[in-house]
Amino acid sequence: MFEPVQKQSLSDAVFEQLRDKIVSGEMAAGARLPSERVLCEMLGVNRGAVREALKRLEQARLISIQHGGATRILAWRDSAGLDLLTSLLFNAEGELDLLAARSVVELRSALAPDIARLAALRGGPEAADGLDVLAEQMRGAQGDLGQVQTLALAFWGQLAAASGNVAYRLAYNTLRESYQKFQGLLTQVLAEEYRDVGTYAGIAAAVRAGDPGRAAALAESLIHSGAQAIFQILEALSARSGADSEGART
Amino acid sequence: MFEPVQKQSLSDAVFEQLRDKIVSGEMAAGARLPSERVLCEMLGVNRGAVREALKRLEQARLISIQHGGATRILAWRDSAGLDLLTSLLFNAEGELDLLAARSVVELRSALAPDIARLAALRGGPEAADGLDVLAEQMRGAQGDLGQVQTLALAFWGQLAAASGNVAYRLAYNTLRESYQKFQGLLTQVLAEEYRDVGTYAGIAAAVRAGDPGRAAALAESLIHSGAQAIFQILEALSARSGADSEGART
DNA sequence: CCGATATGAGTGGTCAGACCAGTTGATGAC
DNA sequence: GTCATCAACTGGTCTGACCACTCATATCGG
Repeated sequence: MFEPVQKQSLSDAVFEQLRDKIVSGEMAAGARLPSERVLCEMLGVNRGAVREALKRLEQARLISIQHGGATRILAWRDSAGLDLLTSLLFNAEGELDLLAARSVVELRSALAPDIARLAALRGGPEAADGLDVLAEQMRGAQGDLGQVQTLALAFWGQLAAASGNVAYRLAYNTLRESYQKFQGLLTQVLAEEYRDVGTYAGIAAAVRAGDPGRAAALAESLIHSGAQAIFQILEALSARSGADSEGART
Repeated sequence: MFEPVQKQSLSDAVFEQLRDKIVSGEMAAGARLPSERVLCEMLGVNRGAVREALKRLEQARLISIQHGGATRILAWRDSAGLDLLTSLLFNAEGELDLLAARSVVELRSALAPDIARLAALRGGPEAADGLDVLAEQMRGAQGDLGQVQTLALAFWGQLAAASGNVAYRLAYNTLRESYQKFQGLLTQVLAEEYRDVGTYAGIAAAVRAGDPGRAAALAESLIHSGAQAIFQILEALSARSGADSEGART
């Protein structure tokens, strides 16, 4: 019922505040940030906290720092990496960014078939064993949708690991985090996808059989239905928010 | 001729050193890092520098920091995001990680068709205008392979922007950085792909026509040949290094 | 008058040492 | 044996100083 609100450090707070101001466009690309000492005073924290935050913003490629020179805001759409995606889903006010959410779903749709394909190509029987276990557990947890959802994420995680492709594993980690951020909104929507235990078992079988084509096709069909359901919801929300205000832009 | 070796700050050096030790497996997942004060002494730097580096490692999800408790190394394959990919291409000794390189190429192959598809779906004539200009410039720079390569990257960047999908844009930024890290090795290999200006122009035309299927098909064929060429080279290198030593593992 | 050069204010980078806040495990009382 | 207590250790915050670098300005020599 009660969520364990995890306290954050000062530098975390500074980081998030500046990050939100940058991704929202409140601070435009090319503009120069106040100096560290000024920033300290404005935020009421010591310089170390500000520096930690700035270093992290630089790592995320949201700003560029130059010794002795200015610290400037970058055009993050052209410089930031995929790790930023999670931060784009909800703005500072906690509202869902529909375009970002759609992007997450589309990225998943693009990756899932190839992850399954490569897993079937390179996974081998050991990978299939693990997948079989998970598929079986999903069959058992049929009633508990939350439990099934957790197992489904684990299934995709193992599939990505079996693909022998680090990029897919890392991208999947980012996607998983994004999905978990709006997990509550999705549990019902994706019920059908999660209930389709047969297809999960089928993918596991295709991996065991070393049949890349079949694994990819099954993964695509599995993802497709859920993606369509989410697209519909997002479009409905988009139409509504479009009437309310000018809507989110990303 | 001479490369502008950019100097790095102390915290950057600390960050990279620890990052390399973690991704190489030298420091195993679950192990606890020395305390900040001990780390300062071992590295011969100030505690602030160490803290900046640790905060960045935490953001990259390579370590987990707990106030008052231990700082532990995470299993980055299951936690880190795609931004780490660039760091995996070359190890601390500067050797290319073949599996990581293959992963980059595969990720590009998986994304490119869908990026083109969505660009055709949502880009509109403005996007087509920009793409046409780039395709035309590529035709003009036919002789200068390096120039063509730069233009090709710009083409994909605009295509990703036109796709209306932030995730693709961000993933493309990461991919671009990775490609640029071993650009020298690729220029010759991808010569064929870069010379195929006709297909680039074809994608631009498909975007103008709003023909997602054709855009995707052209993008796939364009990427396919280059990907195959790289795969062959990587396999050759892999066979050789496999004979030399035990080879890289990722 | 122009261009090269020196200079100083402002910026980020590094440092030292202190204290606050949370965790952990050993110690002791019950 | 169980539980509360506490001391040592960890990360978090703060201060103020100095170093290294950049840049706009002022100055000098031509």
